[in-house]
Amino acid sequence: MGKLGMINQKILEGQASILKALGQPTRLQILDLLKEGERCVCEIFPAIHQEQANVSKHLSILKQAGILDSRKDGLRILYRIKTPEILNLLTGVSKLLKAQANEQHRLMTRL
Amino acid sequence: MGKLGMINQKILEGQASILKALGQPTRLQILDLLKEGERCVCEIFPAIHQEQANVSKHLSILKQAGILDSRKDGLRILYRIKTPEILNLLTGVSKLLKAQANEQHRLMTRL
DNA sequence: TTTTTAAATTACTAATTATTCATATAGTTA
DNA sequence: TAACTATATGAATAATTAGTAATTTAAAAA
Repeated sequence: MGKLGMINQKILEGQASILKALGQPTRLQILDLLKEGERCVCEIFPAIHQEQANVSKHLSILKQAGILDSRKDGLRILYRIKTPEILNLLTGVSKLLKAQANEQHRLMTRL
Repeated sequence: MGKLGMINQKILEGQASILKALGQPTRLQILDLLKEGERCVCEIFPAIHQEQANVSKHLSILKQAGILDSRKDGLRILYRIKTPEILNLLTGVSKLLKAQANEQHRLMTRL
């Protein structure tokens, strides 16, 4: 593979890793919570009814993908969404989903 | 779980399935090709150096997720990106990736 | 009808993933 | 110091995934 192909592949992998990190229901749930503002693990895991360990791991995946940031506050670690562009992405997906639902409805009602 | 929680979960799963379908390098490569216009499997698999069977499967995943559409043309089946909003999503991810790269560079050069 | 071509499907393997439970780390308070 | 609290990590498991090779389906051309 040529140098340009290599670079292109790296970009594809970078894009994929962001999308992959976002493409998991539990993580989307976490992001939904973090839309409201920063939260510690101790607040997140009861809110979404998941084990603490599981939430910790999902948070580290989101952080690794550059989607979240964290800061220490005493015993707790507060997580927040890194940039507003992340939220734009998610609203984009929401719109797409709505459009799909509308189309399905249109087909079923033979309009 | 209450009725509203159920509905919310369905939405999360729907969003996740779109993002998950997009979050795979080979599928992003396919979408990159389809940006140019509709293509048959026979054109796609040599262009991205993948087996025919593998490409067929990725196409069916993308179609299932509502990202692609297809039409029959003789022996061939032509695939295309269903809506322009899909491409907006991908450019959104690209921008995010660039922003991340810039930030990394900024940190490394201690600016 | 037989042969050829394009695409999908099946069976299989290796790798990755989400989840849970138990434990380790590190900061806080008594 | 000892006890407590919040988070992260490791080991184990079940489920899902991408990819390959071989086969099947379906349309077209000979």
